[in-house]
Amino acid sequence: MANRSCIIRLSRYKNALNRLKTLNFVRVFSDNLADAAGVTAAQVRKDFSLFGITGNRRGGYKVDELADQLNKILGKEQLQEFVLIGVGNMGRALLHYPGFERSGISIAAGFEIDPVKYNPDGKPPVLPLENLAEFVKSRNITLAIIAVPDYAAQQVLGLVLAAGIKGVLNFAPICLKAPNGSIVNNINLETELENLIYFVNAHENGN
Amino acid sequence: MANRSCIIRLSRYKNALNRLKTLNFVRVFSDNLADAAGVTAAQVRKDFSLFGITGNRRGGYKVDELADQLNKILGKEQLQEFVLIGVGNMGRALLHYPGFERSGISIAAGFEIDPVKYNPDGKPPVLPLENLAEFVKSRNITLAIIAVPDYAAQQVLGLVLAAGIKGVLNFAPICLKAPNGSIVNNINLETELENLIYFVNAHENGN
DNA sequence: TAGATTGTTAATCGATTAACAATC
DNA sequence: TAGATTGTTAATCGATTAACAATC
Repeated sequence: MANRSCIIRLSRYKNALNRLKTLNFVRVFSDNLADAAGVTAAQVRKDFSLFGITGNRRGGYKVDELADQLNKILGKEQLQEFVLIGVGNMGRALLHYPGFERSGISIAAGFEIDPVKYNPDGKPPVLPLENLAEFVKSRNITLAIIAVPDYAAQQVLGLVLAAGIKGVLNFAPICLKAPNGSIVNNINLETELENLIYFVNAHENGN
Repeated sequence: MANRSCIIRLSRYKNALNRLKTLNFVRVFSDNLADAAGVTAAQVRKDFSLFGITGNRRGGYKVDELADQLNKILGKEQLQEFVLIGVGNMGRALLHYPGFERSGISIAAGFEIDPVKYNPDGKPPVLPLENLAEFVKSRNITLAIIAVPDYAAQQVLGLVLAAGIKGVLNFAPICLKAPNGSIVNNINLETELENLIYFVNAHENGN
């Protein structure tokens, strides 16, 4: 039903609403949210109608109610626990990323093959990869972030899914495909930069 | 003409071709590339035709030639130099990300407001933010990565564009809009995770 | 009531896919 | 030549936008 772009817009509306909340706004119009998210007002109302979110024909939407409904859709009602596989350069940054805590996301632990990186008393702890399945099951965790080198990514994905993980965000520079029953999203830094380079060049050449 | 999705597919084709090259493949069919990139063969041929890339009606495409043409489109022919603004948690990881060097991308320097983080002799060096404009001009750099806290991002974008930067990849958790004449792409970790959470839940509920 | 905004339907737009003549 | 694959056109599909009746 809803596609990736739609859900990304929902996140943007939610972020805009949080700012309005701190400013004590009570009501908001589709037009305002459209401006904040860089889309059209029709798009905003269409997105809401997809999820059965309704407002008031004259008075727009109540900020509090709308925020609650979007938060529910995006899973912000409960703490979302992730495990992180690969505590290298990028993994370490994610393990200590301060933005997660503020937004109801928690990395329960990092996992590594390299014993030098073990740190069972860290916050979050870094544990041996072989403990992953047990940890994930005992804590009922279904989400993972993969940040291992490219050559290890495919194999790690197998381990992670075998451990019972349902959703993966992959930072390894290789496009992982999601087998049946799982969701895998890829963030490829090199690809993002190539994209930027292309459009800067295209722009310079007057397209 | 070409949109973001199209260019991202081009990056994938290019990555697949690099692997084929190491395996000494000489020719490749649209069908093979389609499998590698997870799209249809018609999509591959359509993408190529957008850029005037042609093959052989019977023998597919020559791996070397095709790789050269894609590399040219994606700016892989020369070293692409970036500056990085914000050497915090995420910035530090990007500053030392080993994947960049391998792919013709170089971070020329990091810039910071916090003097504690200055490190003029580092590789790459970390310099005072006030030196940004001078550095960028003397080195003719047009690309930047922003990795500062949310409250600083908008102001930093202003500085960066004033310094002559044309393309920005933004990691700050706030959606920056590109003023005329510039390109700004956003990577929002929280949004990516919310997206994953939504689709995992939707999947579990049988959609 | 008059005016403004929603919710939804229909129209538009653009991207993907199918199909097939051209041709190596 | 016969067979296979491209390059491109036309058909399909889906997402965005415009428009407007419903209604607060």
